[in-house]
Amino acid sequence: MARAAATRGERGERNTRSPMEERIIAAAVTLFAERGFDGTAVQQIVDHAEVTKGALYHYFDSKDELLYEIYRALIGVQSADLDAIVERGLPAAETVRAILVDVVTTTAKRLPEAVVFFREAHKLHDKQMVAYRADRRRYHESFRKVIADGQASGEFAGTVPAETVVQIAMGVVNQLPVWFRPEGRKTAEQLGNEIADFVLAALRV
Amino acid sequence: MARAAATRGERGERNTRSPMEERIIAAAVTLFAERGFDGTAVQQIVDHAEVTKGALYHYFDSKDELLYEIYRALIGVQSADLDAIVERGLPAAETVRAILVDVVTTTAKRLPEAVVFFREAHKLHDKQMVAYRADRRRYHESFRKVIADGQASGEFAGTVPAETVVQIAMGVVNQLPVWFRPEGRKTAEQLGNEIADFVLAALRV
DNA sequence: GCGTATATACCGACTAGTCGGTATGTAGTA
DNA sequence: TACTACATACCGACTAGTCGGTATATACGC
Repeated sequence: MARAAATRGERGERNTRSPMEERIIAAAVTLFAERGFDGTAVQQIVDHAEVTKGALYHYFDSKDELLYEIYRALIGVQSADLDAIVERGLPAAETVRAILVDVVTTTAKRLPEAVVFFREAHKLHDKQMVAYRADRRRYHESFRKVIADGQASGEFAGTVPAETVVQIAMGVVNQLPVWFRPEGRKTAEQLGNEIADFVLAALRV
Repeated sequence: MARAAATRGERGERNTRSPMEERIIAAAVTLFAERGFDGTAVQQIVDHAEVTKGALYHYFDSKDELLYEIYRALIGVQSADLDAIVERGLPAAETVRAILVDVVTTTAKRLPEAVVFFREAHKLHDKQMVAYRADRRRYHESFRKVIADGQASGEFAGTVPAETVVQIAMGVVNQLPVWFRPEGRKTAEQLGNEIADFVLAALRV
């Protein structure tokens, strides 16, 4: 009856994973990124992870749950980072730069997760989808507030609405996994800084 | 043997569609956008289009071909528009604005196609994938050249590499179908102009 | 105008295989 | 004995694509 997973379902989410869970998730991420969620058979996941189907269904209730777990790991890190950055209370420009560099580097560090996520998010079901949207919204809103505050204090120009600035910035980041290559000429940090330069130039008074 | 499709395959692509083909493609776009390519059964497509499976396979060789046709329709329009805009030989800033407004409005006008496309492009096979990449590359390169020329002539600042500017701009556009709502407060044209304002502000000398 | 030949457009039952998930078994531990 | 942590065999639903066939249109000799 997939006790571990059932328990997780009943009392919310755990935050540690057993080595077995880790292997299964890792295989799922790789394959989902390569062939898509629907394009990957559960049997392929267990083969790749060198475990059996019984083991997978012992730890997870369904294939869908794997998708949700992948997403949770990514958004968890990024949300925590964002909160930490905002709490520092730096000037708006420095905060924006820190946010962008962070989100670019964390995304680059977990490219397959990001690929899967931005491609398959719409396949989450009901409760999971609600949780997903809430997290995204929270992230988006925190970021927007940083920019709106900067505009209000006169540190930033108010030419483009803060909402649009965030949509643009997040759009770039969400698209990153499509074209960013870790072996390319630019490091994630350089790229994050270039994106920050760009955004800050547009906000320049 | 799917004569129409076979012929298309042999001598390149046709550019007109019979009403029957139109209905099938329309159904496919709707369903792929809603449930994904792999998540949509061919039977669902024919049910939705109110045709039979025989008819579908009479006009198309495979489910994959539907995906390719969807993509062709979108890129065809956008590439043609881009070429027309560049040919006008306007100042760089105006050209950039025209490009961005055009790509935003054409994307908005074909949201489901765009959704399908940016989500499922990686499922194209070999030859189709090559054609896809070539088209994208051509578009990307034309756009980059406009910006690079503007930077060379001093009309634009050279702070951020033209390549990055294009990646950012296209990233925004590719992400559009995820969050743009036609019934929302902003029209596609307004949004296109806001994005242009943003990009041009970042390029301001 | 009429018969025949041939091509096109479509129909829908069918097949071979794949899918996510489950039921049952067993080895190890407490 | 009871429980966890798996392993294995299997199930029924569903899949993309095929195939034998039909209905209609067009072409052409007479």
